Amino acid sequence: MARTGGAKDAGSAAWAPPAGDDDPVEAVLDLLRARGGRVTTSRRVLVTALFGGEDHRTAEALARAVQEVAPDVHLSTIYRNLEELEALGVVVHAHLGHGPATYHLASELHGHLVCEVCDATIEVPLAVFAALEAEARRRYGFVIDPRHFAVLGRCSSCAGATQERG
Amino acid sequence: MARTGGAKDAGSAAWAPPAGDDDPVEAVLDLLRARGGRVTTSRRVLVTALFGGEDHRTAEALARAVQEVAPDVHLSTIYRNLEELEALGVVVHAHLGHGPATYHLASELHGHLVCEVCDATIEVPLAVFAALEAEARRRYGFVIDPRHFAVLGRCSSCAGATQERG
DNA sequence: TTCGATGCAAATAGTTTGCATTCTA
DNA sequence: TAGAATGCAAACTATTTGCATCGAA
Repeated sequence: MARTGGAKDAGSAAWAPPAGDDDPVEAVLDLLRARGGRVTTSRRVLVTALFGGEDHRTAEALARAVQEVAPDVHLSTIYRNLEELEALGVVVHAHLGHGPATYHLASELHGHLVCEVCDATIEVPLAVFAALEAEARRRYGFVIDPRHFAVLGRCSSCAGATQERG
Repeated sequence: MARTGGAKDAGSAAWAPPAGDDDPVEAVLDLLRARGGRVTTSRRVLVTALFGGEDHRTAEALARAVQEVAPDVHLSTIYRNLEELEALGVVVHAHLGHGPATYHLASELHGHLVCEVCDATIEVPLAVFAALEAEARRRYGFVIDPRHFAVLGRCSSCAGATQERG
């Protein structure tokens, strides 16, 4: 569990899919059952979608994906299930600037740089934040969690364009 | 693609109150006039409130402050004026985690560390972000703007409490 | 057969917008 | 007196919640 700069886990431990050829979807569903939860169609389809598509999807995008298979699943059910999966440590959500939160598997640890101009999102290893982490800890005893909120700014092309204008 | 709102004027240069004994409120109102804008009661009172009270106030808090002097000023007017003042570079807003945005004078440059547990907000000099800035620029050519979004995490006391639990 | 999960509608929070009216310059 | 700014209501986005019903264990 070596963590960048010795940071501790915030929240519940991040869950990682089992190694080997076990189906990660079933593994998550087992986790749900072990908690006294029930495995419903919407949950099975949502978890499948999470492992299947791209990460950084909003609740709405996930709902659309789920509804291709199970059209009656309501958006509020998606929210409730994402909340449950987050409590289990299977998914995390991140805020990439304004707009809706995005969800991705907790096993994919990274921070985010988001361009304020063109909305480009760069996934960055947590190591990028190591120095900030050390500095915040040294000065304030503050332990940063660089995963939850993106760091905004300007991507290389937009920063260049701005610079020219002075 | 997922364009949330429009990319407005990403911000003129930060405006700083004139040195010397000029009234900074009048200086801002002059700025407004110079733009072809008009100086109304709500604007005068809002700008006065911005220079008078504490920083990091939400639109709602500012509305309450304004309404103590001018009770009829509507919240939507506050939003519209804050937007105008932001375009002029007089104020900036920051998102300190979930919840409403907070506004403060652009002349007060700093970043924010916000505790996810107890909501404590630490104003930090931008120097704290220097290493992250260098790293983001070196690796990705990305120029961070550490003022707009807070960096979340755990303050010293809440981090300590977590650590004990393991 | 129980109680957890769902669908739906409605509530919520924060912010924005349309429009007729008011008031500054 | 032109047109910028306002008050108000309503729309809007993202998310949460109450409640009757449904269905997994």
